[in-house]
Amino acid sequence: MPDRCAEALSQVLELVVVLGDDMARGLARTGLTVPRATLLWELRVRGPSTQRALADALDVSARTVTGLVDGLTATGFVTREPHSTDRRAVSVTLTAKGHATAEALAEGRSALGAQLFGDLPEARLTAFTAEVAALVERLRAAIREDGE
Amino acid sequence: MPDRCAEALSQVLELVVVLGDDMARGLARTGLTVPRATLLWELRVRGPSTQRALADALDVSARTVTGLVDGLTATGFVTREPHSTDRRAVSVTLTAKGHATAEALAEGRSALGAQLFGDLPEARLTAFTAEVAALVERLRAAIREDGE
DNA sequence: TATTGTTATACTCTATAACTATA
DNA sequence: TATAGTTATAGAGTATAACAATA
Repeated sequence: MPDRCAEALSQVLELVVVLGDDMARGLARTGLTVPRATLLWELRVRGPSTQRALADALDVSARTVTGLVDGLTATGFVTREPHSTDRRAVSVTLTAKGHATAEALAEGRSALGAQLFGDLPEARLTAFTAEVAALVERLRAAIREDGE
Repeated sequence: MPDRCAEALSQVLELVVVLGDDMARGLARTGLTVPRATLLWELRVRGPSTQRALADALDVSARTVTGLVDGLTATGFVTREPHSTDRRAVSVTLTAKGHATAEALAEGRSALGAQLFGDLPEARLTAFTAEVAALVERLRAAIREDGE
């Protein structure tokens, strides 16, 4: 048999590469990197957050968050505000610029979704989404199994 | 309408993240990083290559290749051999260890493909692969259009 | 003159370990 | 004692610019 599985995986990996490059290039124009944009995205969803919470959300170390927040502060996307009840903690907060940028990211993502999937028949789109979701699940299962 | 396009894109991005993490973790066990493994993969396909050729293949700067080859040399995966005709150039060459590792990468990828897609009916797999390929094409078109 | 690769320099992401201030 | 975050330090990937050797 010609290895159709390998072919499928190759296609998926290609998608990963192209999509990753596209995101990085788009973000660069707004003065952001992928990790910084991820942090911004998280703030948009969660509202002002401690660095500890962000570290957990992004699955990186506390040190890494310090660096990301340093960068985002220097470029005017967020500020460090005192935490209301815990004087050890800071409350990372979006500035007006940060807010606007986060919203623009969300809109850009919407637009990309429309561009990629907008002309697909509903049924095919639903099937495709389910297939990808199943793939993610299988991958997670493989990872769990492997992590023991 | 509930935004099915956004949903689909979210799923795809989730796949990108999970797959990326899985690769990175698997590679770490062999003492490789993603960029170094990519270089190894390229050498496996192309055979001994100049750094210039590798820079073009990986779409990175000459400086970056110098660093990657430095790392791979220090860890015993490749050697720098004199180029047969151009005395300016070097011929980056897989060591025995590098060869074995590159083959193992290929096998690992095969295994992952089988694990992810092995139990899918042929027809569904074919359809899915085509869908992903179309997605890559649409994305490339969007990038081209955008790059002008 | 053009090209190959290295050195010099710099920025980002990442982490562990030691430390400060607070719970 | 435990937790939040910073400093110190280090490694990896990335890049541009200046430079050496060779085409």
